[in-house]
Amino acid sequence: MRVLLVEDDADLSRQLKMALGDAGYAVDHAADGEEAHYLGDTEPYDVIVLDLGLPKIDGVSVLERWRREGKTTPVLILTARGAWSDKVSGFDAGADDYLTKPFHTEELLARLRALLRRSAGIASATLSCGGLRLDPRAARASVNGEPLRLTSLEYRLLHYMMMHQGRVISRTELVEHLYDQDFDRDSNTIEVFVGRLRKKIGSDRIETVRGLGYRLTPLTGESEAA
Amino acid sequence: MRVLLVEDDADLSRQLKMALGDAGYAVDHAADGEEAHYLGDTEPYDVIVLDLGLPKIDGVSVLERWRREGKTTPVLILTARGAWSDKVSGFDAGADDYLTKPFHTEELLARLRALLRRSAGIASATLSCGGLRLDPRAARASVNGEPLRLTSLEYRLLHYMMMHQGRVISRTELVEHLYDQDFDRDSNTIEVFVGRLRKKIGSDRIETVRGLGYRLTPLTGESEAA
DNA sequence: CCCACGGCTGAGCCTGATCTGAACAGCGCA
DNA sequence: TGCGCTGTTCAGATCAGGCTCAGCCGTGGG
Repeated sequence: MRVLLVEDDADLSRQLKMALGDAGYAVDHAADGEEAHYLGDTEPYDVIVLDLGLPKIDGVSVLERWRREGKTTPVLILTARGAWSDKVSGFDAGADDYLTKPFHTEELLARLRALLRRSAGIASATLSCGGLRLDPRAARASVNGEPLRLTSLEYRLLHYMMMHQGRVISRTELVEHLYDQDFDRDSNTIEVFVGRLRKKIGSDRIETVRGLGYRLTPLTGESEAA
Repeated sequence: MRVLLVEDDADLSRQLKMALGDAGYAVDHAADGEEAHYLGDTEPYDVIVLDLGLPKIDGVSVLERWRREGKTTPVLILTARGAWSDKVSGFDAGADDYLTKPFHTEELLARLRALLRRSAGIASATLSCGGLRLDPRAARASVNGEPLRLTSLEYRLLHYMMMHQGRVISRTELVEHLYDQDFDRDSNTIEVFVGRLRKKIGSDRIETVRGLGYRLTPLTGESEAA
């Protein structure tokens, strides 16, 4: 999952970036409203953490512009405590959740998880697909009850695919969601990792759609190759 | 485990802080409602001990604010008066337990243990995981019946991990729950202690999840009696 | 049938994360 | 005050995961 962190305070930024990184997110950081707006327009984030007090362009304005432009990425707003009016205008502008500073990282992480879950339209806390199960909280996955031993990237890949099971996902999309900005686009890591993942979860789970990308097949339907 | 102690009486504060410290908690102290609210918002406590008669902001108000903000940390309320009305308003405000002054430290500790247990969704008084057992009352742990000789930090580390067995726990989270406010975040003590703990409980018990943290593996296959 | 294009794979390198042993400092207890 | 135990730091050693590369394979179009 890829997250845009918009926060001007250097200390807090560093701290949050680290925490989000620890939690397995690919994090991009914007320090002012202009940069935030630019990045939000350019890159496909799964969720955005937006501080309201920003240089150049105010956070609420940025959010309003995104929403006017039709962007639906879930946004969690941060603000200094006590600012009631901020809270109201933030929600009015289209925020999905709200967190008052100071807060502790765990709560932020919990709320982000909730947002991501909600935005994917999935209700339960654990994702499942065929015999596959994945519990984001424990960072753990299993096939038919058999626990999987996945590396960090394998896990993130599977996570993303499970959140979008049944849809064809292009290599580009995967790269964009699994890595942060600077990544060598013409590498074949994705292929390599899809391969490794197949080896672990069973090669029939991930279908390759030539020229388009991959699809995690929701059903265990055997009827494919005839 | 980390506890926030909110108490304005200097003597009692000192005494409780010492008792809690002895019991293996990392303790932060707030002397008035404002500080309490701030700390409670900022730091991830496992439990909060809240005196009702406070300067600046009343205890019940602080609690109400926390609950309104969605904080779910278990709170134990202290009050001087045995007054029923206090008790009721305390519970109405979202307290999880209640203790009337004067009380025996023992009772406080017992109630805190109960709160912690409940909040982690654990039923029995002793924690167990594979051949591992830990009894918070006696502050004692064992592997396969063999008693362990743990230092304070080792014990606290194990305790926290057993309360959250099966979940991946990041180094950051461990630091935040084992230490109080001021602690050098980029030290490798955690790694060192995980290492020492492994040496004592068997190295296969704590799994390291690269880039994410550690996990206490819940099952070795056999079921537990108790 | 042949070619070109994607996609797949195994091997191996490199980097950064993790582990470890040893030494040092603080503190309580005798 | 001296001893012993704890927690912390540091500097290598170690190791695993991620990335690249090069070559193979299957497919579809001519």
